[in-house]
Amino acid sequence: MSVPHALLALLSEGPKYGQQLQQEFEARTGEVWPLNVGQVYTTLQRLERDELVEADGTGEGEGRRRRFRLTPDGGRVLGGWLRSPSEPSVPPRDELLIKVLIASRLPGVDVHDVIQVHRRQLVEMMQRYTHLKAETAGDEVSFSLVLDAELFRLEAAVRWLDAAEARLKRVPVRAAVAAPTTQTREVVR
Amino acid sequence: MSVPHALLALLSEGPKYGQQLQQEFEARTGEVWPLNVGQVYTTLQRLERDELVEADGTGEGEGRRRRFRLTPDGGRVLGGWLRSPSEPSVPPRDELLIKVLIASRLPGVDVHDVIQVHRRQLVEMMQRYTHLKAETAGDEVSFSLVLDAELFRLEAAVRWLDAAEARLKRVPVRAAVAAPTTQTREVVR
DNA sequence: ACAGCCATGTAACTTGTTACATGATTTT
DNA sequence: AAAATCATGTAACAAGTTACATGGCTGT
Repeated sequence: MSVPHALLALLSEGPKYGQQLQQEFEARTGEVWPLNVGQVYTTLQRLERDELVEADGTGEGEGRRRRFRLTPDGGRVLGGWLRSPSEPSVPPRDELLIKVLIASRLPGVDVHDVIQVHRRQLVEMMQRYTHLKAETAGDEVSFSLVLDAELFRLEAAVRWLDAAEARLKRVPVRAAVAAPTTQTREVVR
Repeated sequence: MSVPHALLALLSEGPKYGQQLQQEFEARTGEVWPLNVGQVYTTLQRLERDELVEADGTGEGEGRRRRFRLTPDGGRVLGGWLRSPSEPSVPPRDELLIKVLIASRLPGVDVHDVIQVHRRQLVEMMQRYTHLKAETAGDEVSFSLVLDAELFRLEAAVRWLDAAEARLKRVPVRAAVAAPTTQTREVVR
């Protein structure tokens, strides 16, 4: 749900064309996330359908270019996005986590191998980002922020893998048995 | 892409029915991620289409129940998933990161407000998880691992928000100008 | 005029997800 | 036998994403 909201945010500065939106999106996210132009148009269509944006009466000589602007509804949705921390009562699905959890109970699979392979790759990526960070220090704020976020994220993942390894070593997981519980556990109330 | 692979993993232990897959998925992920049964069936359909699983010749008296088993291709894909650290040359889109980056250049929006709102919520969730962890210590390994992962993730996010706040305070971001660069920056080579 | 490029748009497909319909079984 | 429940399956939609088609403009 990031792209639609980001487009709304960009449009809050004034009406813009699709192309422009694409360029600004990439510029402001440190050129790190390529955004296919096609996706901008499909997203705009969906936003238009939901009446969060609308095309302004295109001047005649404009060719087929359509300039979009935020509707009042769009403004409200944008405001909500910026203010709302989007409370997920269920934590997001984390692929690495699921992989380890499932692998840990799989007969014939050594979780520690799985953990080590992933750990190695995470550390390698951390090194790359660290180098990049040293090289481009202060170059562009957005880019630095992206690097920081990525580094923090990777570090957390590595630390988790270590914790997981320790815990799985201590408590060898028994073979899987379909749990008798029917009710899904509520993590957050 | 977690659910399809997880189902392959569960099927690697032997043929199973949809219902069974759903229960085991939830059981092994600490009952934290509810998995709509319907999604199991749609996912199975897609896996069947890709010939990663197949229904075994259902015994007559079985009603309409279909039991699925892994195909050789499915086994290969599963192996790859467990072994492959899935190298993404572009970091995953992070909603919070995008939100802050975009907001930081938006006229009329105070990034610090945005940051604080989100920071507060993250800290609050950390507290909840910490309590939960104390309560259910050692209760079930999967669940503890999920809690750990969540705590590490939240902590990383909070630390990033603080870093971002500091950096944005130091370097007030200039108004957005469409970047002259055409080429998207390659973060990882 | 024509080649090439730029901007727009559309078609197609992926995973995730929910709501609902239908068939089968079990309980009262 | 009727009601409740369980298991399976389908329909429909969201967001993300890419590849391609087409319309319009520009420089030679």
